[in-house]
Amino acid sequence: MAGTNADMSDSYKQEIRDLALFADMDEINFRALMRGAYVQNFPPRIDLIHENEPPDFLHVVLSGSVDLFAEWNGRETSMATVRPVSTFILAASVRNLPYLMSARTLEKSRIALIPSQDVRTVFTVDCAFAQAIVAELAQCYRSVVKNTKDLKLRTSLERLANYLLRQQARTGSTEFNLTMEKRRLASFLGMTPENLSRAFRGLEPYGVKVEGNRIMITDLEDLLSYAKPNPLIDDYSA
Amino acid sequence: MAGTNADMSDSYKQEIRDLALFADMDEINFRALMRGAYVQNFPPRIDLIHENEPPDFLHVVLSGSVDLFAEWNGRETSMATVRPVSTFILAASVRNLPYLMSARTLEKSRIALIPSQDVRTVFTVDCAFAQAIVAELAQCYRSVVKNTKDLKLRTSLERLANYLLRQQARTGSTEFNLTMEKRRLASFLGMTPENLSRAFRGLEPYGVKVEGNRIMITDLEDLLSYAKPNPLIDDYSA
DNA sequence: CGGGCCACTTGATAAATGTCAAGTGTCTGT
DNA sequence: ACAGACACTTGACATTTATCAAGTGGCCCG
Repeated sequence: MAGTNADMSDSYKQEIRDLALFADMDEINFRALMRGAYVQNFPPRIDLIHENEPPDFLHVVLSGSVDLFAEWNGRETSMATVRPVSTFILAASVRNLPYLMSARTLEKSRIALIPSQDVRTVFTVDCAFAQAIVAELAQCYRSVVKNTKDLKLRTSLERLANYLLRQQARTGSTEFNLTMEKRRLASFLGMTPENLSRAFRGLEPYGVKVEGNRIMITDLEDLLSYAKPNPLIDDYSA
Repeated sequence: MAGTNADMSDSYKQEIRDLALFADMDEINFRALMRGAYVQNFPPRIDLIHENEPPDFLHVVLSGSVDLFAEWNGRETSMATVRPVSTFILAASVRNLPYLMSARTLEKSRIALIPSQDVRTVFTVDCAFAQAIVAELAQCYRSVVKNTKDLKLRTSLERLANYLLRQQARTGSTEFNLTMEKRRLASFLGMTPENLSRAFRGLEPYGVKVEGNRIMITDLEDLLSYAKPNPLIDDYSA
């Protein structure tokens, strides 16, 4: 395990406290949670947790980014990217069941670790915390359902087109940089890197220009009419 | 809307009360929930809800079975089957966000409908109920994650093989009947009916015999070594 | 009994996706 | 500056999966 242990500074605590998950809970209970928690700095590409391990800690990404991925039979797929400030593996923590996914840092990252046991203890006594967990889990559940719909209802070209449109909506610009390596994007979208390359070229006729990491949507209307984005799949805020 | 409205009988109430979701909540609050609830009988193949509708009711399947499915761009895919006694669309209900999936009865079914507004109201005052919702949502979330891993990490033949093994484990027998039409199974597994037919024949060399709806696993070891089931994908209880 | 519906199957073919191998370019660290 | 590593691309090819069309068989209903 790499990284340097550090006492939880007040500024970190405040960052965590500001998360919807912790914002409404009782101060006493929040302090109890923080008592056993600590912050670590990790270099890029460090494994944080591995699937099938018991959920010792609830993780909070304070800075950097984390890849959630899964393996089976020698194959590996990227499931999601966690960006600041948010938590991951909440479901495993509250149910005290083994992780279903592994996690590794993508870049230099600061992660807070909160003992799962404390999370479970506090959540049985703090109603506001339990309610916040409900909201968070419902949100997570809906995100995965959307992802499943994306995978089952669309071809890889359509998935890429809609992914680009989501990025366009997020940045508010028709020109942006990819936020992850293409190989990871390919894995996230459920295809091979070779196919992603071809898919990018396959979108050229619909007004997508690619220069390295930079994406330029030159004909938004055209791309929209091909991709047919749908809030029930592509709107990650609802 | 088909089906006959019916007052909630005490035996139905007890069935619902026995669900883990409602078992620990305060009796007063449970009664408040039941006050606005009612039970309806539905014939087969009736649409209960449609994606994008506001979540008016939390549904509880008391008998029969319900198909959850999703549509996009003229395509449709089966997402899950809900069997008694359990609830569906809990996440939409508690977040008060539109359904991500549609639901239709597969057979004659008895469904209890609990106003979502009451669920949200009660869950803010009943800590035990909030905790039960957490447990339920965490479970649902993990199921969908497993399903995503199944889809992204396995070929259709492997998905079918593992599906059969899960049925084998559930029934405790190497001989069983499929619990749904093959066309729905195909959709659930993310393939076409034609391909499912071919996949069944593709599993013959691994000791799978098919006669109509009846499946016979004649060489469990062989099938296991091909399918390589994994608790982190196939064990729906954990 | 017979007709028609429908799920399922099968074969031929097409499209989508993955694999393998080679090549380009960038970046990094010596 | 240079070597090596590595992400990405490209082309040829294999595999997987979907589509289309036709056929089988069961089942319901007149």
